[in-house]
Amino acid sequence: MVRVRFAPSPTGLLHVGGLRTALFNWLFARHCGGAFILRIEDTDRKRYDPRALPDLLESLRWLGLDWDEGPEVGGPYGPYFQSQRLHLYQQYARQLIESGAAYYCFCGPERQGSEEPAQVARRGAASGYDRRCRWIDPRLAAERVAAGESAVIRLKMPLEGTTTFHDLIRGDITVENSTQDDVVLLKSDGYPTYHLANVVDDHLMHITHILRADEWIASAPRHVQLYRAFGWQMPAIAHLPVVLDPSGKGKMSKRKKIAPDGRALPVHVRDFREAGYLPEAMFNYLALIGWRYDAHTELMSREEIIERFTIERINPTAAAFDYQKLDYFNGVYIRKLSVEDLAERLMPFIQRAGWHVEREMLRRMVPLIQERIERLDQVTSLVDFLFVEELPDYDAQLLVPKQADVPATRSWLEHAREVLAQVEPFTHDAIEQALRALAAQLGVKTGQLFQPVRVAICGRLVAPPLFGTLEVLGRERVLRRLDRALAKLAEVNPQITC
RNA sequence: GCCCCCAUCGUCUAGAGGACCAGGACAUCACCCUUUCAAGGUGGAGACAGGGGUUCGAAUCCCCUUGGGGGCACCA
Repeated sequence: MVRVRFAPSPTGLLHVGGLRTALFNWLFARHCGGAFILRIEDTDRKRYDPRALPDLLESLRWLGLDWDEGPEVGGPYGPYFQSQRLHLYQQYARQLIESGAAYYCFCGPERQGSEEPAQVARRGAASGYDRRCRWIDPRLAAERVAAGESAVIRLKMPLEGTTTFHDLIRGDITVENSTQDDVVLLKSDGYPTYHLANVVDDHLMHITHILRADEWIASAPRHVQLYRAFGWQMPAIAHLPVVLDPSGKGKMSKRKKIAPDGRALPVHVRDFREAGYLPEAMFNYLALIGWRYDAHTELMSREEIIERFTIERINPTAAAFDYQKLDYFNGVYIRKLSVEDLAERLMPFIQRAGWHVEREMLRRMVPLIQERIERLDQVTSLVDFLFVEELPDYDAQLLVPKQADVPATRSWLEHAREVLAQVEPFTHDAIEQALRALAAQLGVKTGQLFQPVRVAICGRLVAPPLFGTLEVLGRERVLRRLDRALAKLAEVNPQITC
């Protein structure tokens, strides 16, 4: 049975890169009918962020990634928090000491941390540590530890030869052992490093496949050596391509980016939700970063993606995160929603804008905007005029169509007011019929007539479709706004035209 | 600096030696539809990083160069 895990560190809010890793693991598990395990790698006490765990669980649930074992659901191989498994790591680290695969190191952090990266670079070593404690007699080292001296445990990497592992996506990867250093497995505070903890837990939790981010390739040889030292079989492993910044330059950073239109681009999962991205759109788009079903199919349901997802079709190239394409996907999914459903999802955004809206009003408004928004948060700027009693001030010249003048416009608006005061019922179809008839009667093109009405109603040139808008707004407010437009026109110098 | 990974339109990609004067999607441009804006429809422009091999034949295999990315913590 396939068993995979997503093992984030609770050091901050979950971002898209992490979510994509989680998604691929989840997809693989669901495709194979295997288990998806969530494990919390909280072994860094300094970087621990209490907001992280709730945010993580909420983010995964938002996308619909359920876990079979892990926090809140338990499982046969728990606990699923590494901070609750310290005794295990300590026990296994000691085992490595005894077998001679690891050693105590007494060099304090100041000794290894003192070297500047530039110095390390010049020296050409893998790290600042020179292995001095590797050669201490083990019995002597054990005595020092027993005497209470502070120490870490380091892995003895082979000094010669090569280490090779098979990556499911990239094939065999080989490194010279001489380029590797002796990593710390157990810190002096008794906590394990990632290297030890992930190997011990993956083994104890019977993980069969490791799907993790690209940036782990460099430390994979250590993990190979660790499995070897323990005499355990290593799970199959695949390194997923990293998610790059939209520019394609560098990893997707956790710092917010600014779009050309000035809005902050989301990076954390919760920000995507707040910006009005649908989880189903996100799911679909994220699946396509580094994975593809075939040459033509991009829009797929969750079920289709699960059915089609295979590791063979993951490609190794890093991919830039394309917000424009995500927006397109989101627009597609918004248009697929039922009116009821979209209204429901829009409600929080309306409320956030501080507007009071009846559910019924919202429902009637939805068809006006459904194919005009790509993100839920755009609703507010599209239909703001529906939620205010009085329109903010606007330029009276907008009322006057090109190739028309103020007197003509006034006359059209007066006629339109008359028609709209009488049309019965005040509904889309009746309004359309009446206004079209009026245009014909006046001998003007429909566009010529509709523009002043639209501006009078919405305060701007670009707006949702007119007849529906009039209906939703209601006769009373429509007539009031027409009166105001006529008043504005009366103040305009008739000589000036657009 | 050292090690590793990667390399097809601006972006995401299809392509596992001949079916490719390279296909799709987003973005972009034009036109159509049309009450504005959208949505939708049609069409256009747009790529195999460079150089060597291998082969009858290379986007596809090998090597080098270049470019990009990742790593080099008692962080994950």
